[in-house]
Amino acid sequence: MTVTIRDVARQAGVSITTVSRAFNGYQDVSEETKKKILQVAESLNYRPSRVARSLVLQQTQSVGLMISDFNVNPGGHHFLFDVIAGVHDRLAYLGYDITLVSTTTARQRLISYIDFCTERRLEGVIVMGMRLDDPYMQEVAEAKLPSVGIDLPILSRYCGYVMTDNVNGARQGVRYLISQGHRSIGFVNGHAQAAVSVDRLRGYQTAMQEAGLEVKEDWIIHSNFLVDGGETATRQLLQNHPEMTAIFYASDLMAIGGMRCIQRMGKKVPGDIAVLGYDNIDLGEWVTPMLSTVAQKRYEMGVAAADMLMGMLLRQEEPGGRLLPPSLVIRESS
Amino acid sequence: MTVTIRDVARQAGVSITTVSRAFNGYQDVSEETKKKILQVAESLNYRPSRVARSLVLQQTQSVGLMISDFNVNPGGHHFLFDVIAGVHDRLAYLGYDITLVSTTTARQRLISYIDFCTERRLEGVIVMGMRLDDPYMQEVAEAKLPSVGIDLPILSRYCGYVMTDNVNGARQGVRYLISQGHRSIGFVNGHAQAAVSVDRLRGYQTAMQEAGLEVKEDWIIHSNFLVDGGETATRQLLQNHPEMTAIFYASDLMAIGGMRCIQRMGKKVPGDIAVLGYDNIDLGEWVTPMLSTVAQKRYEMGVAAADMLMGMLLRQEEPGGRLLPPSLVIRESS
DNA sequence: CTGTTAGCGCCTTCAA
DNA sequence: TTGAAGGCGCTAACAG
Repeated sequence: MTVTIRDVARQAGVSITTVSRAFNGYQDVSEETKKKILQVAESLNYRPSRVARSLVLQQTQSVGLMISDFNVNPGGHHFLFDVIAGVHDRLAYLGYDITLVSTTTARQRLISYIDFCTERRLEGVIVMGMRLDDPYMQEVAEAKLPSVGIDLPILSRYCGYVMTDNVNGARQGVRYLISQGHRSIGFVNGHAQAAVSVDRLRGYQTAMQEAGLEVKEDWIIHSNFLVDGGETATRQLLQNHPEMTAIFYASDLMAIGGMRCIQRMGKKVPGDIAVLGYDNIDLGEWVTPMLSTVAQKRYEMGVAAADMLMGMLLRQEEPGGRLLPPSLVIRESS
Repeated sequence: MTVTIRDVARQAGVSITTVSRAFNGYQDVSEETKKKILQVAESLNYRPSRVARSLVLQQTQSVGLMISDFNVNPGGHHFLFDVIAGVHDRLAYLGYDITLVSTTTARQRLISYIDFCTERRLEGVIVMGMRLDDPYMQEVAEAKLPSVGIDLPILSRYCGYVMTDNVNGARQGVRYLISQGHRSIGFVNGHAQAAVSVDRLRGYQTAMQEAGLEVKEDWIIHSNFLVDGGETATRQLLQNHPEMTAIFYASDLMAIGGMRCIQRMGKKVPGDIAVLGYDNIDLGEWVTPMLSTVAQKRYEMGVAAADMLMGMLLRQEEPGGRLLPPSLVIRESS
């Protein structure tokens, strides 16, 4: 059926070894035989089997890309897709393959994600979209398998992470609002089970304190990262605190929901309430008014995660926590 | 290093063969030895190697997921992510692995996508995000490797496809606009290199003709599926044809750009110009006014593609063209 | 420069 | 019910 190295050897009148050498760029093959071999291989349409190669080399040159619960995170799609693109491009460039792994699969098969990776001899794994309270967290943290988490601040012997510097992102954002004269600034955070939420809250608190402003618990609401959550939270915030002049949201989707709510209440953005989001999704540029936001380098996060993992794999580097700088994108809403 | 079947056999005091049988659910192993083997395997933390298994069984149980040009298609991310989720869930359920393949990788490595798949012994491939004028199209169509395209209407011995019935989607959409009393209906289509554009155009034309309305070339503009493209196209349309009372867009992003443009021109949606989009992206629900649109079943497309491929692989079914019905989602913009 | 030999980890006849 | 032997396609010493 499939043509093997043996077929090529036979056709070219050489041994299997020689064919192998010719294909792996060894120098100790005469130009002539090499040329002949390549030509025969071409005519036979021979492609070396990565499977056999992986077996004998004891390395698959492939890593897992674990996306926790594919469908659970509608608002995060944009975010993850760009990260995936970064991971993929970098890994592909280095000749590594990517196998999709998901917790849903593992769960329904009653197999741990580690077993999944081990069976496939994946050399490492990049984990994204996982919540801090996910039962798999523990497993990721304790596994011997090299791994890098995206927005998952766990650090261990074999596990590093990449995330945006969310403390500073939030801090810069709130600081900007303060610089615009705002004093009563609400904060709609994401759910507490997301690592990023913890950091963004601290950033908000820090900026407020640095400006000598009181941090009122009432001004902070936990929501769900999505449009409807932003809307609900905003209504609550504005009804209870009419003195509020600005709201900072932990996601653009919530900010968009917030703007909608504010406008429905007959108020103006940014005239009555200034709005600042987080994420810099494409659509922020196309809502009215255009959304100001804290931008994350999504693609770069993927690249950084891939780089860290490869560093561990190829050069035995220690895993670490890599923080990427956020940046402020000021448009019309604040 | 890694524990193999041999280690288990030795520890359990049986032959490799018996361990193999125990693990693959054969009946001809006594309950007692089987239990012992499983127990030893557990204590040794043994996981059978899929690599070795693939080699001897001559099948990898894994397929490629080819995403043409990861970064090129910002507006399509939402769309693809859901499709991927569908593909993944279905395939994982059937015990098949997914390896990411991209044309960019192949291009930079000067290797055809077919070679990429062959080297990895992928059993089939699902292709998405590809344009009709992509040089790889030919290759996909002619390859012997079983494949299924998403929104890629090529049919051959080994290649089927899944897409939404775009002719009817557009037809239904335009028909709805007509039922609302509109007669001068513009159409902002996507670029002509997308398969879906051809169909949506036909749907538009059909609906107009069925209603006895003239199809004017001037009312049709090709754009880029994105927000800015929709904005530009709309300005052009409205300036040249002030009699227009409704515009149909081949994507929600373009529709959102269009609404923005209309509103900037001091007109009202849907009062002055009714707007209808295509895709049903999440955000359509959160723009003002809320966007009416033609919805595609994204996740289901992924599932259907996976099913078709598995049918070809497992049951030698013929590939075909599967059209999924679209549905009209009427909100506020029309 | 080239071939021989011995596996990589697993499955599958064929015997016992 | 079990084991021995051969082989999947490829690489890597070790000799020539």
